[in-house]
Amino acid sequence: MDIQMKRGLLDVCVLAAIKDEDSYGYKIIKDLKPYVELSESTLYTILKRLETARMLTVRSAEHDGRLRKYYHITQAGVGRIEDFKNEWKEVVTIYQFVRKEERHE
Amino acid sequence: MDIQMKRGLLDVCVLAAIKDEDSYGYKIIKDLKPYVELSESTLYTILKRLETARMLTVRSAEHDGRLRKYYHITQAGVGRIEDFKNEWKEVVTIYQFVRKEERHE
DNA sequence: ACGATATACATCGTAACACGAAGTATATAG
DNA sequence: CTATATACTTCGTGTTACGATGTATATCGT
Repeated sequence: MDIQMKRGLLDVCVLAAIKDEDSYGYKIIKDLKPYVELSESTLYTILKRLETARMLTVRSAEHDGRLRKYYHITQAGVGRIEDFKNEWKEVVTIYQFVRKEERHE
Repeated sequence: MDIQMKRGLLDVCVLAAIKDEDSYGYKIIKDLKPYVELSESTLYTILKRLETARMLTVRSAEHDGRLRKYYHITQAGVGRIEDFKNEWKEVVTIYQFVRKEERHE
């Protein structure tokens, strides 16, 4: 997928990935893989950003001797998803505009 | 609309706006206004970029004593629109993923 | 026993991009 | 005669996705 296109989608994808159940970095990447690919550096940047924006909270836990940071969505995070869904209508309108501009003759 | 979301859409919108008929800066902004708002600085940056990428060609013409630069789409530009339409399927899949992650109970 | 692979997180620098601000210049409407 | 619309240009800035690189432990195959 085009890198520019991702910019409007990745934040919400990450939030959606942790919405129903707390998750951690590596798992988020794997869960999202069928839909969108993102590198570790990208994900951790996003997680940091969403934490700063208070859209998620973090809790560290040990698992098999390794550190894991579990991310939990906040109300603001849920709101961000809702905003995206509202914005989606505009995006569809743009898509239809792009389609419509074609001559079908 | 969210600025990040625009990143994946604006180039294609501009190309769609000139696809059926050559157009110029001010007109493009007005034509796109119902779908997406973009400032002059943004548009001219995009036009320059698309010209460099050979997705459109430019021709200057005088109109009422003022200079106008008319933009004409190239085959590469049309191809860019086609790529967008193919990519659209992936975008819809992502949208559905974001929706599906919600509890409906 | 040991190397390869998977898991897991972190940081740095870079390039692309949308935008506000500011500027130049002419035509038209009130 | 002034305000607004038309029309294009340049500069600086903040946001962002990514590759590269680094640290560290667990597990699997031979």
